[in-house]
Amino acid sequence: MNIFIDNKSGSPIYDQIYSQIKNQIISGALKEDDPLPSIRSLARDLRISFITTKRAYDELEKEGFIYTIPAKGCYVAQKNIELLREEKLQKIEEHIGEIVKLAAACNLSRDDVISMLTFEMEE
Amino acid sequence: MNIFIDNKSGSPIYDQIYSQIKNQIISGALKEDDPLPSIRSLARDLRISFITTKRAYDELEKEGFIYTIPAKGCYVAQKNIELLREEKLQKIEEHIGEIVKLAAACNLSRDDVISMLTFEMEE
DNA sequence: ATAACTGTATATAATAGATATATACAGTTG
DNA sequence: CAACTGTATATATCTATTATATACAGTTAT
Repeated sequence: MNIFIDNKSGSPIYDQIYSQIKNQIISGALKEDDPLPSIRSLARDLRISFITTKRAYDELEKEGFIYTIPAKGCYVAQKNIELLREEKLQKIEEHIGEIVKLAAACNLSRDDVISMLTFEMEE
Repeated sequence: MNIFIDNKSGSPIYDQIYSQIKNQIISGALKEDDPLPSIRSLARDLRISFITTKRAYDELEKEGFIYTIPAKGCYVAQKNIELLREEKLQKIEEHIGEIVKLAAACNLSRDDVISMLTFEMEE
């Protein structure tokens, strides 16, 4: 498990940990039920407080990427791909909702929006 | 010029002023070159600092809704409707850009997105 | 010209939210 | 029981947002 903290990066430590582990899960470098380093050992490695690693793990758990067994450890959860897909579909729907509102205020028809969409998708 | 400040509203005072004036311009209640109340008299009416009313006016000016003549006053600007339309079109394009990225990551085709869009627009 | 108004610029106070932490706790394992 | 696991609560620090006061400079009407 390689995690690099970049202090110049602007984004908070917990977020860097969160993203890097998430990416390793998505890319397949970490597989279902693989154990993650304990929040304390990872914190020791990175020389930060374990509360910060816990926060990263909390985020990962809230989003369904890992599961926790108290007093034992944290593990990669199943069906991440489905979960990610659902997440993205929901975001698409939110964007569409916004577009519908804006299009109405602009007097744009469905076809107008579709042609904008088609134009964007051809690149 | 009627402006109401709602302290329970959560949104900051300068933003409430900004939105209400913007809405009055959009609705046509305020017309091109109409004078706005001076930042100081409005502040007096609302019993707040004139710095706060200035901030609201600054926002309105930055977005092109009003123009200012120093030492004279602030006035409703022209071509707001075109400007608003451009703004909204740009926002639509941004949303479309996001959708394109998300759709690619989900393996959604152009037609899939269109049918989602069509579904949403029929309500 | 001067009093009363306009907007401007700079500096500052107050608050809230985000970030990172320490410490004390409770369960698991060998 | 020693050494590990994650949990819960409280706290410190910092930053961005919000609102402000004060001093300044131009315009207008008397």
